[in-house]
Amino acid sequence: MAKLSADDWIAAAAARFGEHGADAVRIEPLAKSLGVSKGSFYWHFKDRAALLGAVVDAWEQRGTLEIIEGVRAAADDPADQLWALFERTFGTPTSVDMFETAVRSWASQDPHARKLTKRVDRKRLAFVAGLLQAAGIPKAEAKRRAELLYCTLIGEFLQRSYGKQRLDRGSLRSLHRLLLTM
Amino acid sequence: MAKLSADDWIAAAAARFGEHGADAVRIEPLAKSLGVSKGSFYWHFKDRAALLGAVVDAWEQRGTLEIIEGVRAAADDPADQLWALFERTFGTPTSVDMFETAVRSWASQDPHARKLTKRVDRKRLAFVAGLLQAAGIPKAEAKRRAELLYCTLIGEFLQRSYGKQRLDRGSLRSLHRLLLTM
DNA sequence: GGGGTACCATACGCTGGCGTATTGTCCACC
DNA sequence: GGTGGACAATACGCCAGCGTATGGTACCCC
Repeated sequence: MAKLSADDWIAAAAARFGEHGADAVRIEPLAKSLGVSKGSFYWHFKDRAALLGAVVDAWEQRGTLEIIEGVRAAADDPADQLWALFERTFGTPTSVDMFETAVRSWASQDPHARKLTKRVDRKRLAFVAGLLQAAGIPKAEAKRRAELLYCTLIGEFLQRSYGKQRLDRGSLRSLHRLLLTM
Repeated sequence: MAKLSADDWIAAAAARFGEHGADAVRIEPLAKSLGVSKGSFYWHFKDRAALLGAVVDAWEQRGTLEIIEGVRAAADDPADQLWALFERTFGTPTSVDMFETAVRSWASQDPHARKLTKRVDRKRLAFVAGLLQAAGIPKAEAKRRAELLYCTLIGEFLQRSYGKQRLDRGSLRSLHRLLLTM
């Protein structure tokens, strides 16, 4: 085994974080699963809180820009972009959903995660609202619908974490149609 | 202090459960907050798992019928009933929302909570779908919209747990209108 | 090849919480 | 007024996990 970087620890912690939540991120078990002792951990991080902080920080990075850029690249027509967004969000692998809900549960306890999550939410909401506006929905209404859509997405994530079937294509089509209704 | 019943323990545990999640339900702190020692606890319950089980069981009871009956009593017109439902769900006090999301996080870890939550979801979904159907939406589409609405609600709950403002009247009106669109 | 730097192992003390075992106190009823 | 049952206090052993301290290895650089 090569030597570990802080990022290795973050990755391993993020995996456990997504699967079983923040409380399940324990240093000694993590060390065991990485094949090292916790002596290693305390070289890279000050304490457990620092690790959790790093985990959510890393999430902010990849959770904001990637999707937005992807959607912009996928289509020109706003309605098609909205559909592309659906595919990239409602269609995420389970691990991503789980992480999204784990952060939010954690955000209800931890101030740092809370601020960060709110920032992420704001960015995403602004993007979706802009998209709906480009599709012809008046600004105020676009904001409302964006918020509703985002709630729906988050709710879907949470429900999938305990085994609900993902929304089928028919439901997504309905949603798509309703959101673009004049 | 009068003697405690199992229900007193369940109530206290449920409070902590809603506020800080299942992992925060610890016997000894709970005992301290009840002004009693854990000797009392182990008289009423076999172990910690039994307490958690009882907490979610109690939730199933009150979480299904109450609202449904309330809505049926509040209005006759299906569209008005839908609105009444909004007021009773999107308008719940924070403690209720938090509990709803706490159960669902817990459901992703615990088989018992999972089964139970799915059962609750099914009942509620059936009710909402019926409501939409009564409002003139075709059966299949009513089912889809019910699922979407339920996702939205759950998502709103989760987001409120970390401080989002509740959906304002305008958003709810939009939602109401969209769901009843032909 | 000696010393610094980066990374890791080991050992330790400590806390919080679990579950059990034992004993104690009411109170109800005969 | 003694006995049994409902409820609780206390004390115990145990384990997981935290954070610290200290020492060890490997490699790099002069």
